Amino acid sequence: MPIELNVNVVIFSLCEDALQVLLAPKAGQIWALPEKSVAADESLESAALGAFSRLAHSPEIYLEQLYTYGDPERIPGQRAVSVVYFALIPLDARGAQLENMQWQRLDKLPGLAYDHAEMISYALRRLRYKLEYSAVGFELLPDEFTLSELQHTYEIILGEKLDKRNFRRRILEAGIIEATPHRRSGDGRPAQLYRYRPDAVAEVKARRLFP
Amino acid sequence: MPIELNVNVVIFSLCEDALQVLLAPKAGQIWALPEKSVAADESLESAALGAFSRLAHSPEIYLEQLYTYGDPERIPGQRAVSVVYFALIPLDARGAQLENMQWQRLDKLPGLAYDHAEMISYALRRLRYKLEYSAVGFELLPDEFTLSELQHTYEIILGEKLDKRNFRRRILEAGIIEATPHRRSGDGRPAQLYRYRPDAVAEVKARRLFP
DNA sequence: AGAATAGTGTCTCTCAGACATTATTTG
DNA sequence: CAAATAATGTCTGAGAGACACTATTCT
Repeated sequence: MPIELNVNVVIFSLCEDALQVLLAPKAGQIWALPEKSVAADESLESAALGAFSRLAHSPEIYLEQLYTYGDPERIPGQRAVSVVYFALIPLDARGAQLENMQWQRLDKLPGLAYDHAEMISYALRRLRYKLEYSAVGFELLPDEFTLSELQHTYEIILGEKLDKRNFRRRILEAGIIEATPHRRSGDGRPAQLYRYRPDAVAEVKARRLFP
Repeated sequence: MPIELNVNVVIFSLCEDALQVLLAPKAGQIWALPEKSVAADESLESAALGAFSRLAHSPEIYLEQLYTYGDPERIPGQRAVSVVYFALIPLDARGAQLENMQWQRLDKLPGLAYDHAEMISYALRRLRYKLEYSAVGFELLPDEFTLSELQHTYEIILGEKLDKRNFRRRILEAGIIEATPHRRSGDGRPAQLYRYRPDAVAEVKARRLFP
């Protein structure tokens, strides 16, 4: 029994007021994460990109290796090792998905194949964790966004309300975004649009347990 | 050309005043990380344990999956995917190593095969990082240790001097160690021995980038 | 007595977190 | 002018970081 090597990708996107994951139908009511077998001449990362888009690398896509699952019992009847990636794509960059994959809300997930539920919950933990010390949140937003939208993104991912004035003060002091010349009109007073400064320091020093 | 799957392990230990890594001789002056091919009925983790000790799982050993390297070009002439683990073992738990592996100081590494230097430097980054928000430092010390030894461990790994009073205050307030009834006599005044409290909260909340 | 290491307390300054009102636009 | 959303500043308390001397043991 040879060992089969493939990749899975947990792709997050933000729609309205919930996080969503891209899933492919499997059998019955069971869904699965996008998956691809790794070809002999292909890197793991490009296999991961190929798993959810034949359009391959949009350079926009945030992709990061998450974990490799390789328990002999994880899939009945075969020995498969899966390198799992997680990806973030902004709502406006969602193209036409191939096959019959669908976006599903994280809070209303259907039944999932094998250990895919575990993969998703680990990816979510990692996303939340990264949000606390890096600027990964911008990967889910369009190029220009208002401060309210940004705060909303954080609130959805973290699952808690944040204080508006503290949020604005800290993110502006951090210097990782800058105002654009544009404003967005909507229901009330128009909002200043900001963009991410890619040259900004992307990580903040974690608080040490010991000095 | 089939894809070969194996594991490598970056094993750290602390000797005297330097971090060391366990290496196996390869060819000429070239050394390599302990490696093992993954058997069809074996988990990745037990393969990793098997890579550096046929005595397999001492339950003591801290083992964590690090990253999976799978670039098609990383090893000339074959396609090998390596799942890399990193391990920490205390000085007093070093048994007799099999084969002709040797402990080498991190600051005086010999030439390394393939991408193994990259694996080690990534493992070190992760170790330093984890040290800042978790209690992983104890994995390199014997069961009982003095506060000076603990501080020394931190200083070696982080590569910087720490303030004695701040260190003691914070680690004691954190409640993750407790005094034992023993003291250690040495050159000057005997020191109180402490032990790690496994029931303690092992992680400290990271400082958020945003509130 | 001297050498060596263990052990201890205070102050300052920064920053996280709580909190309510005014400003601008549209219909 | 009413409804909707944007924008803004202050105070307090906790904790990080800097800093120097006393205590105990051994030879």
